[in-house]
Amino acid sequence: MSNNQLKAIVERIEALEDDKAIIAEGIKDIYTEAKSNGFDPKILKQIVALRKKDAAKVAEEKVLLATYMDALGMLADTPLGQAAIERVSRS
Amino acid sequence: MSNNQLKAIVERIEALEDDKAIIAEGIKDIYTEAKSNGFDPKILKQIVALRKKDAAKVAEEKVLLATYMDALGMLADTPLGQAAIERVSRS
Amino acid sequence: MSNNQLKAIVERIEALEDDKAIIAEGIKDIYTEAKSNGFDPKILKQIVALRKKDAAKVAEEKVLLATYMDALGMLADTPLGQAAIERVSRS
Amino acid sequence: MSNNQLKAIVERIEALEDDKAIIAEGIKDIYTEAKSNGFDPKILKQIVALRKKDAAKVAEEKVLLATYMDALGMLADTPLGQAAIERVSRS
DNA sequence: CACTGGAAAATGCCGC
DNA sequence: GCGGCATTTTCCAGTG
Repeated sequence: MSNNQLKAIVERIEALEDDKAIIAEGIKDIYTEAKSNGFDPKILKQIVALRKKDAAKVAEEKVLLATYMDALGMLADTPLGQAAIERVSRS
Repeated sequence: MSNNQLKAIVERIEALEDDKAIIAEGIKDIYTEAKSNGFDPKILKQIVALRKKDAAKVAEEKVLLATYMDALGMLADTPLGQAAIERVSRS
Repeated sequence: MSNNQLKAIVERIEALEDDKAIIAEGIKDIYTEAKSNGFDPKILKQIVALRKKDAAKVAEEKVLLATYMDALGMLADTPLGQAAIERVSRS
Repeated sequence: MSNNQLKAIVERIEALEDDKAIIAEGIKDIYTEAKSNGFDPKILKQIVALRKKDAAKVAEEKVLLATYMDALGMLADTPLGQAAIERVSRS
């Protein structure tokens, strides 16, 4: 009967979501531990995000950002401009 | 700074994030399977969300009650305060 | 690409964000002032949040009801379904 | 009496929050409009964020990120990365 | 001055 | 493929 089936579905989902939450907790713990060892969690997150991101897409976004910034006269040879380009790879 | 330490941190995070992604995939699969059995995924999601919300609500009910007790100290016996009291008794 | 167009877009966004920041400042000021008059900002915030939540709840009550009606189509007449019906009448 | 005072406070806050929400809406509209004119909203957001961000902080974060990446061997083989590092050390 | 909680922004998923 | 929505993630002010 559909009743038991529904119950089973909901419970399976909830079990997996619990697992997911536990893992997320674990990730958080690692960041906390890393922080207590002197690593900046924010930067660590940027590293992880960068490694995950597709390289081609990173390059493409860099070009686009550079184009926009150039249009605004922001790019030139300024450290700020360079930082902006780098920033794309982090986003 | 220890390069190896940094490497270990990043890799541990990435491993856990992989696990998390796999579980998320599993959840998605359940919804898909449920759909093929005639259960509307959208409604299922709402049911799951509702149950989670309710669980959280029960857990924090005592906190909420305490807050209201405090608030009533500010409110004196005003209509707003009365409404608050009623709300607590309903939740 | 039109440099002027881009410049205009960015400037319009920044102008609005300034406005938004000013308003946020004003809100903060009210909390500060209230605090100096003996109102606990934390509780005030909770009251405001609660009222907003309630407003949203009223607005979506019909949606929620519809969801439950749909869910009952999946559920047939099961205990879970019955509980759902009761929940709707309580909320 | 404190009742009216509380009511006034809450209502002033809510009024300002409404204003804030309206402005936020306006910002979103601009992004939408810009997108329909061929501007990538994501990049636009990066531009706006960059302009807002304190320049010194940008530089500082950039150095830290470069350091971490270097430790992971991620940076060495990218000319852009090299240029970025050199640029920072000059600035 | 680090921590927690809540607001804001960003991402990803779902439907058309 | 795009827009809207929900979830997740990020940020920031308040607190001890």
